[in-house]
This record gives sequence, C-alpha cells and structure tokens, in this order.
Amino acid sequence: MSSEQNELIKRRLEELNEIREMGINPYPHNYEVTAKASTVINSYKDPVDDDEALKRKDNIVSVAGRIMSIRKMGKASFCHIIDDTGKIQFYIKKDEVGEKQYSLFKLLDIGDIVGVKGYAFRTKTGEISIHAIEIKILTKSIKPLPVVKEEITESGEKVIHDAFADVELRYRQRYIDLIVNENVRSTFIKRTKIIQAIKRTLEEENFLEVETPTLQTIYGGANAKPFSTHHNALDIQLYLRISNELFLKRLIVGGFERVFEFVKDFRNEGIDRTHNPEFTQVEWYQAYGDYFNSMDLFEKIVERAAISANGTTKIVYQGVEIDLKRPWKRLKMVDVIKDKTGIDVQNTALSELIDYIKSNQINFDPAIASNKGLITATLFDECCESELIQPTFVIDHPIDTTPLCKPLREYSPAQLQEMENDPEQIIFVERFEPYINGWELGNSYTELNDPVLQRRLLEQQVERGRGGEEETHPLDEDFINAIEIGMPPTTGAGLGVDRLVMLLTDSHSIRDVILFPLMKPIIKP
RNA sequence: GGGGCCGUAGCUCAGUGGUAGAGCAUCUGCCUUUUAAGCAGAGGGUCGAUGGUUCGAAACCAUCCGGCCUCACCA
Repeated sequence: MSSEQNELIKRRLEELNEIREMGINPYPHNYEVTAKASTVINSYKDPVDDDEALKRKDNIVSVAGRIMSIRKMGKASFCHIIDDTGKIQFYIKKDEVGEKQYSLFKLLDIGDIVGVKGYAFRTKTGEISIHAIEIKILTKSIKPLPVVKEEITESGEKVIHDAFADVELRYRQRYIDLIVNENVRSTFIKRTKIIQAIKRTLEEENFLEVETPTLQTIYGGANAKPFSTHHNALDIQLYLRISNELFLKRLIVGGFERVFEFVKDFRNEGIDRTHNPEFTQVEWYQAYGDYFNSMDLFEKIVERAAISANGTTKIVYQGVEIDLKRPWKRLKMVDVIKDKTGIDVQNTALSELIDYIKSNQINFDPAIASNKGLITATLFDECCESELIQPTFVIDHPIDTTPLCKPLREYSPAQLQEMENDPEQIIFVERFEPYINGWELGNSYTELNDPVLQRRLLEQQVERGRGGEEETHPLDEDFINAIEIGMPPTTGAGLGVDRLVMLLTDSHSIRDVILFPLMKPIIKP
C-alpha cells in the first residue's frame, strides 16, 4: 500500500500540518535533556523518605523519549515514553499546562518523540511518573508503530500482548524491533558488554589492538569459500577476508608480542541459525606461549564475558543448563571418540574406520578416504561434537586438519619422519577447539613456526585442493616469507563472538544477535 | 541447493469452495491519578504475485517472490 493511500499516514500528516499551523516546529533542532527515565525512577525508590522529596515538587526535570502508549481521559492523560534507559510515565493535565499545550498534546501519537518538563510524583497505583508542566514535540512520526501492550498480572508477572513478532519484519526493520521489543534492546546491550569484557581482559593481559585488511589479494587462515570482488583502478581480483590469522602472525614476526583484533569474517557458504555470511571473530596471538596458555585465557575471557553480561557463569540456553565456570574439561580428540564410539582410532586400521563410517551411514568426503587423520576428524565431527554440551576443550587434532599448527612436543624428529611415511599413523598437533552446547566456539594452536615444515604443509594442502578436496586455500608466499624471517614460539586463538553472544543471551538464531543480518532483497514486480 | 511449513487490515491473529472477520491501533463523542484505562459509535483489505480449475477461489492446482524449520556445506 502506498503511503498516500493509507488513512493512518494521512491522518498523521494532517496532524503535522495542524502543529505547524499552531506555530510549533514539529522537528526542532535540539532539546535540553536533564534526566533519564531510569534515573528519575531510581531516585525515588524509598517509599518513606522519598515521598517527602516527591511532595516538594521543586525538583524539575526534562526527559525526552518516544511515546509508547497514551491513555486519554478527557482533560487529563497518561503516557509512557521510552529513552535509552527505559520507560517512564508522564501525566499531563489541561488545567496545569494550559489550552495550547493540551491541544498540542492531543495531536501526538504513539511513536512521536517528545520532551517533557515536570516534577516527579507517585501515582495512586504507586508508579513514579512525571507531572508535566511543559511538553514539547521533538519529532513527529508519520508512520504507525506496532502497538505492543504489557500487562503486569496479580502475581507480578509481565505478560506481553500483541508482541511485534514477525521475524522477517523484525530483521528487515530492526529499528522498529528495537523500539517495541525491550528484550531485543537488552540482547544488543549485552552484546556490547560481552565485547567490552573480552577487550578489557585482553588489554589487561597487555595485548595490543590492531587492524588488518578486510580486502585481500589472497585469502587464507581458514578453510572456507571466499567472497570475491574487483578493484577497478588496479584491475585486480580481491577477496573479502575469511580470517585474519595470517596477518596477525606477520605482526608477531614484526615484533608485536601480543596482538588482538575484532574482525568481520566473510564466508560464502550456507546460511542457517548458526551461520551468517559475515560474522564477528576475535583473534589473539601471544608470543612465547603455547596452546595451554590460550586455553587458560580462553576460559577466562568467556567466564568474564558471562559475568559481565549476566552477573553469573551459569546460563540456560534454550532450556539446557550450562556452567561456564573455569576450569573447563580438557579432553584429547581420540579419547572423546573412544568414549562416544568405543573406537580406539590409533589402534584401528584405516580400512576398519572406513567400514565403520560406511556401515553407520556417516557423511564423509570420499576424497579423504586415504587420509586417516581426516577420517578421525570426521568421526569426531559426526559422532561426538553435538554431545559436548558443558564447556570442553577438545585438544590434539590430527595434523591433516590444519597446516598452521605445531605437532605435539613429545614427538622426536625421527619419530615424526617415520609416522609421516606410515598411512596408518596419525600425527597430532597442539590444537584445541572449545565446545559449548555442541558448538565449536573457537579454535587455537601452538602456532607452527618451522618455515620448512610450514611450506611443505601449505604446499600439500594446495595439492589436496587440486585432488578435488574442497575449501583448501591458495599458497600465500608472503606469509611463508614472514615465517622464514622467523616467528617466535607463539600461540593464537580465535573466538566466535556471535555464538558466544547467542549462548549468553539465550538467542535461538545468530540473526537475533546481529543487528542487521543479511536478508534477501524484496523485488517488487 | 533438496524436503516440510507459512504469507489475510498499521500490529497480533481467526477464517477448508458461497457477501472478507476479531482484538489492539485509527477516527467521532463522553471521561481531570490511568496503566492490556473505560463506555458508545464509525472508517479501514489487490487475502504475497501471476496463471489455471470452478457458475463461484483467501481457500483447490501450477509457477514465481519472501520467510521459518530441516538436511547438505560450514564457524
């Protein structure tokens, strides 16, 4: 329906004109706000002492906000407005504000933004409100807002009626969602608190916040399909980063011993309730540390983020109780597989593993059938991952899962060489993935800094890509050059911020924790 | 990309082949401490889009658009 035809909009445009005819600017340039909704309410918490203060009526405040409800009773009315601290009621009486002010008030609608000057009082029903002595229109809204009603039952429970619930409209017009759905506002405030807590923890540990390119000529650092784009002046193909790992390691080579970065990563893959094409990660790299240091820091960061958002390490995610309190369980991948399937992968022939996978109809990429390490990883992904509900670090992954991680320190050079030539042997690397609620929440390594092994592993991966395996990445010569210059012993970790926010806010979909999730455009015929 | 479900007033939803409905919001009147305010009345629709079946379609069929769930891919 076009805006000209809608009677609700027409009516509001008429009101707009009437306000202008009264000589009032419906879109003034500023307003002096002297108090916030929540501070007014919180200053009169004490029902005995504060009632004395309320009777004085000399504490004049000016609050500003959007009208959310109007209850007119002839020559007096009550309204609720919200500002960024919450909701407050004001009371306006014709006798007190005069004819012109009350006429202006009658031209206001739900959704308009007003400034209210007055004194605090307690209503008959006990609600701290503002008794208006002057009202000012700050912005006239010409489109109707969904009307959401709140009821406080006798038992004190809050019941929402007619909630603005259309998921599609909520995501497409998030501004409306934020206005009318208080829980949405609180989710995104928590998101900010979580990010602040992560930053604060890293800064306290002397990590330096840095920035690396989003547009890259070569992508790497993760196994994912990239978005590609084109630079006109240089006439070259560019990729949106899938990870910032390789750049942060270059900075460790450059002598910054502790760095971190919050980034948007972009992956050109499927969309579902735990995947958005652009998502936020924080990665940090620490020279002279190993993956045990990263585990300690990881669980510390998550614990503090939880306390910062909710005041507790205990969460309930979609009905499942989870405690994020340190320390978390640390289990070797092979032990988890043994526990869940009974298979001791190290003492089981590759052919038997394949038989197991086939007879249990487990999904796997046939291109990896000759790789015992990747078969082991598949067994873990398919049989174990979803059962790791309480926080668990799954440590020591097969070397074939990543070319960027150091083999276990217990291997001697001779042993490594022997294992490499035996397809029945699995070399494990110092990698961990933290699992919560069956989700992989991050990834961490004792970083590989042996330049010869680094080159070989990256080249092998390129080879595997040519062999038909998907989502391996091209060779980044400059990255290898940096490792050849020499990177100190280093540990690095990445944390999926969106998923952490989902857990800490009990959000069902990643789209509930991203302000503007990607939506398909609506094409009008 | 496959499969399932969904799309009706500004919002939340009824409506299974026979004149398009309710609550809230809007408008008119009454109401000077209300709070899902109340009382009386009124207006508001391309039923996601396009074709088809039918005497007759919001409903049945097909295609398309968008969303949700799920599987595949992945974090």
